[in-house]
Amino acid sequence: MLTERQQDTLTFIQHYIRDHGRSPLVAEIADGLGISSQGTTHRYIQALVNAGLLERNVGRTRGLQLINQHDDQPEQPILSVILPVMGKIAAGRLIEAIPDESEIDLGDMFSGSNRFVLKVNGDSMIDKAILSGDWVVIQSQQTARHGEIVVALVDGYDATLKTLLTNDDGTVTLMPANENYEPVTLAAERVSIQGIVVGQLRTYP
Amino acid sequence: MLTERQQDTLTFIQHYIRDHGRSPLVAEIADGLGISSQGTTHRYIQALVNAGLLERNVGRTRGLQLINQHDDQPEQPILSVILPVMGKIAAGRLIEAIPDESEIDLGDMFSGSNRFVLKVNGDSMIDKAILSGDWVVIQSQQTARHGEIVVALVDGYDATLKTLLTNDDGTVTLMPANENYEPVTLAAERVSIQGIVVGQLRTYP
DNA sequence: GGAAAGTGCTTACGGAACGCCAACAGGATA
DNA sequence: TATCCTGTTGGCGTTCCGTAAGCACTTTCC
Repeated sequence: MLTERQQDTLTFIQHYIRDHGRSPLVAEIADGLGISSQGTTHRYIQALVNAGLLERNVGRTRGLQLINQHDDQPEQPILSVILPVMGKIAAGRLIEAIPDESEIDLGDMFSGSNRFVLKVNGDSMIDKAILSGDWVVIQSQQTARHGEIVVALVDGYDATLKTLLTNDDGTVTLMPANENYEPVTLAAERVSIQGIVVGQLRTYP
Repeated sequence: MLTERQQDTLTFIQHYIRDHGRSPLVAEIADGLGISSQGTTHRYIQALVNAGLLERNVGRTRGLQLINQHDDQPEQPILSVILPVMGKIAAGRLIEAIPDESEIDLGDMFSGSNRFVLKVNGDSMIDKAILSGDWVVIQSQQTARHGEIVVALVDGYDATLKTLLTNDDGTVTLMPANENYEPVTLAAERVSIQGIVVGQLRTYP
């Protein structure tokens, strides 16, 4: 039976390997556990090795290896893409750690009921930093508030991605974010909201 | 298990072959890794050959050859956040279905080994549609190619997100994407690449 | 109260990882 | 043939990292 700190150690190692693809240094484990002694940390590692939960390539840097404990498990479909967060990057400073946020879960960020993804075609939202080829995550809903970026159908046709502005006189304005396009003001009845933008994704080749 | 520099070496060779269509000289690898010793470089190459990742035509110039070996890893598909894709949205049309793509997997898009996430602070990449508050996914690596967006340390300090331009005279230029900032040209040795941007995420409140 | 277990710290040692340099060998080239 | 280019090998040093041992403090339980 593992002690509390032994369990912490194992958990940390598992997360580290999952996030970084290689095993941590003893010093990194110590840091992750919030203790400053590599010696103590090493004792925990040794306990895990003795318990048959870890394997060690003696003498090698980053030589730890997880033992697959029970791979007969039905592999539950975890919906989470977890990426480690290193910190904030800014001009003029080193990368700054973000307190209380060591990883981000794309599932948390973008998943949800009634959501779907659209691929953006065209540059009408370029001033809002949405480029052609980007993906936008849409929360499917029929209403939207002033200032939200919406997918809108005009007269049941003409689907566009625009910023929605609601005017006092009952009309709405669909405002592109590109000076080469003109805003369009229409009676609210003619505009059918399909959903609002809740996220945006881009990959680089 | 590869050490960090062995991994760097392999990555450099892969990129070099992809870019130039032939394998690099030992001296070129050394240069790419930022070390001046061909002997040290050769040791890394030897390690990769021993690991079965490279093949060598002994005695021949540019005799390195990559071994294709991605059949030994069953590639655990644990990580998947799947969102349905409705289609393309464009000005002037209904939402257009995208053939052969009914859903997208955020795991496929953004996961990978040696990746992490940074929160962007500041508007220096605004013309590349990366805003303050966005998240960028960084592929951790020590080398980058001309035109890639990189996380770079200047003189071991001053971490920035910039477009990397490699000049013919051995210097590199860190180019911000904001006309209010000035590009900086430096000797390549002073610039330490931390990784390249492979993705970008944004959520809307 | 005292033993045992759990947790933490410091110090020390040896090897791994990494880097440099010099020297040599063999193919390529003039 | 002589020279240059490139790959290869070995030695040396520095720094980083894993391992181990000893000491101290707290909690738990008999």
